[in-house]
Amino acid sequence: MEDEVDRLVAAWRRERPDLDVEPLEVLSRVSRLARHLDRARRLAFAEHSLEPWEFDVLTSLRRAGAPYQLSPGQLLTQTLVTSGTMTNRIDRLAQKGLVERLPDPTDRRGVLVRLTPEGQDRADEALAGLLAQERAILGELTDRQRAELASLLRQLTAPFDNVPG
Amino acid sequence: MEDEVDRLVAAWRRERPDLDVEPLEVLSRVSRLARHLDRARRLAFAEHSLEPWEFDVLTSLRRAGAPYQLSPGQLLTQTLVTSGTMTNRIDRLAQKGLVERLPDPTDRRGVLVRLTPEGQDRADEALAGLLAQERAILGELTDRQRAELASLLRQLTAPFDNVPG
DNA sequence: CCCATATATCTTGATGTCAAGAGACTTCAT
DNA sequence: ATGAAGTCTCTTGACATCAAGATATATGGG
Repeated sequence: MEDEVDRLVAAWRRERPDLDVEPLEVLSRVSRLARHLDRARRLAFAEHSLEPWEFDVLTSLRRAGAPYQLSPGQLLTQTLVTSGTMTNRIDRLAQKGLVERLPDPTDRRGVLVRLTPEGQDRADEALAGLLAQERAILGELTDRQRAELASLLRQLTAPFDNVPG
Repeated sequence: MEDEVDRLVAAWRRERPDLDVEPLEVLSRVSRLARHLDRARRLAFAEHSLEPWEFDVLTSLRRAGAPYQLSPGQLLTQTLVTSGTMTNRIDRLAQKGLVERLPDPTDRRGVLVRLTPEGQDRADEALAGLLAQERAILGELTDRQRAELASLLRQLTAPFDNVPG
C-alpha cells in the first residue's frame, strides 16, 4: 500500500530529478510515524485523563522502583525538558495529587518528587492502555518482522544514545 | 549495541514483570529516533539560517512545481498545523522575502503564497544539506537493510496515511 | 575558616502553537 | 434575486515551553 512518503518522494523526483532522495524513504517515514504515534498516544492517555507529559513524568517515577521518588534534576535528564518546564510540571502534578514534593534529607537545596498511591495507579493504568493501543498498531506485523524492525531501528538509535549529546 | 530503549524495557520488566512490554521495542524507538532526527535537522538547517518550520513551508511550495504557489489552506493540510500558525509563518517568511502573498485571481476571499527566487534557492540548498546529513545517519545500513526498513515502516504508516484523520 | 566555584531548583520574559471565533466572500437552493 | 450555509483567511487569548538568570546551598583549595 502507498503512503504519504511515497507521494513525497515522487514529487521530489519530478521536481529535482538530479537529487538522490532515497534517504527520505526511511527517515521521513520515521518522523511522520512519530507524529501519528503522538496523536494516537494523546488519545489513549485522554481515556485516563492524562496528558502525554504527565505520563512521562509519572512513569519515570514508576520505573525508578519503590519508593518511587526522584529529584527534579533526575527527572529532567530523563524527560529531556528544561528546569523551568519541570518545575511547572511538578507544580501541576502536585496540585492534582499525583505526586508530592519532599525535602531531600541529604541536601537542603534539594527536593524529592514522590509518586502518590493515586499517581502510581494512574501511571499503571495508562501504561496498560498504551500497550494495548501499540499492539493494535503493530498488529499487521509478524513477530519476525517486529524483531527485524526493532533491530534495524536500534542500529540507528544507538549512535545517538551512546554519546554525551 | 545497547540503546536507551533497551534500558527502558529492562526497567519495565523489573517493575512490571506481569506486563508484555514488547511493543515498546519498536514504537518507543520510533519516537526517540524522531526526537534525535528533529535535533539533527535543526542543526543542519541552521547552517542555511532556516528553522525547521521554514523548511517545511518552503519545500511544500517547491514540491508543488512551477510557479511554486499554493493557497494557505493547501499549505496547512500539507504541514498539519492550524490556520493561525500558518498565518504567522507566512507573515514571517514574507517579511524575510522568501515568499510573497498574491491575491487569488479566481476567488476574492483567497490568497496565494508564492516562493520568491531567493526562497527557492534557500529551499534547494537546505534540502541538499538535509539529504547529506541523512545519508550519514543511514551510513551504517546496507542498501538491503534500508529497503527492508522502508518497507516495514510503510506497513505501519499506510493505515494512518490512508484514512481521513 | 573563608572565598570562589559548582550545584539544585525556581522565576521571569519571550516565543510559537493551538482553539475558537470573526470577517469577507462564494455557492446553492429556493 | 435573496438568504442561509459553507469556505477561506486572519485575529485573539490562553498555554506550555525554552533560555537566561536569580536564589539558596554545598564543596574544596588555600
